[in-house]
Amino acid sequence: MDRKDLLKIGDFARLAETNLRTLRYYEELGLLSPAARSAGGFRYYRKTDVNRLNMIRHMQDLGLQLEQVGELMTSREEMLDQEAFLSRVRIALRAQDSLLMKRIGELEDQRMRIARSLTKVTECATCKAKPSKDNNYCEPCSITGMPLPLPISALF
Amino acid sequence: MDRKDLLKIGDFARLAETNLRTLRYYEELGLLSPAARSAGGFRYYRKTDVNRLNMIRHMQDLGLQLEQVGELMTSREEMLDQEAFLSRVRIALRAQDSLLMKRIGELEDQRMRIARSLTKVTECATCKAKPSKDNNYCEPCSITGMPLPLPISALF
DNA sequence: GGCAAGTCTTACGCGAGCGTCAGATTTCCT
DNA sequence: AGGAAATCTGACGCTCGCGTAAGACTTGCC
Repeated sequence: MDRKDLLKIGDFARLAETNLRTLRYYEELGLLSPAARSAGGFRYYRKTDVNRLNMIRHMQDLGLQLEQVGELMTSREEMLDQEAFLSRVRIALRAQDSLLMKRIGELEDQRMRIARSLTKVTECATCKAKPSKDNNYCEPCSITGMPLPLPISALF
Repeated sequence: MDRKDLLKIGDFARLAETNLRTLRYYEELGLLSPAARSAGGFRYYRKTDVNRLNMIRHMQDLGLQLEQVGELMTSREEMLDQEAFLSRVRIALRAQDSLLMKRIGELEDQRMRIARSLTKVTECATCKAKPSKDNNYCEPCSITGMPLPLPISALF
């Protein structure tokens, strides 16, 4: 608890390879508070607080949002039952994994649609029909019959 | 061009299954402008404009942003050379596909890290050591030696 | 005690695609 | 002509993790 061991925010930021805004923001969210404050209001951090910051980073690397990171960390500190805490961690991680799978699935769907569109571009390439301004380029394609503008009608 | 064929924004929105704000926003972006305005400023849409709106939706479904959708659509209307236009479409789609692959890769990385964390939770579950408030819960794990708080030290 | 460097709080900006008021105006129907 | 319903133009809000600037204050060194 010696003041010698404490770092001001700038030095701590350099040590932790981050910046002042991030540290103050994390304090605001209750993620990482300085060990002490000077009479003038300066923040003082412990060197070991770098570990806590790294925890935050690691959890961010799992795709968790800072709010969820905060929930886990505070539940760790408040919780009496360690089993219950670890259970929460598992639940949070599995939920996050589900979310990631869902998002990946959506992106894969988009890729499939792009692939289909790319093949259709080839078909469209030989089309000589021209779109018309009169109806906002919205007439059906004369070849595919699809209700989309020419010559891009078959694309999407 | 008969006024009979034109719809006010509310009716058009119902027909197109969207809402007023979206239509006005698309006009603002230059994506979809009404065919006419009344003297009082009311927007009047053609029924065929639904097709254009659907194009926008389809391109959104590829993960493209509205700005890029707008670029493609305006380039289609401005471009004299149809080949050049289709070439642009191909380029845009391939670029989008690359972007999607990149994002998917990032998400997969996150999933891998989650999987690793979940296995480590099991190891952590038997740990009886308790974290300490004194140093912001930041002491290294006594088992793994990693510089992270107990008992979550092995997780991330 | 004086000065530079560091730090403080407060608060707006950003991006994307709208949601959601508020207050004024227009249209349409009777 | 009168009134309800629809529409108009702003303009701010929302999310998320900070970036950045302004203006005041603190700290530490000579």
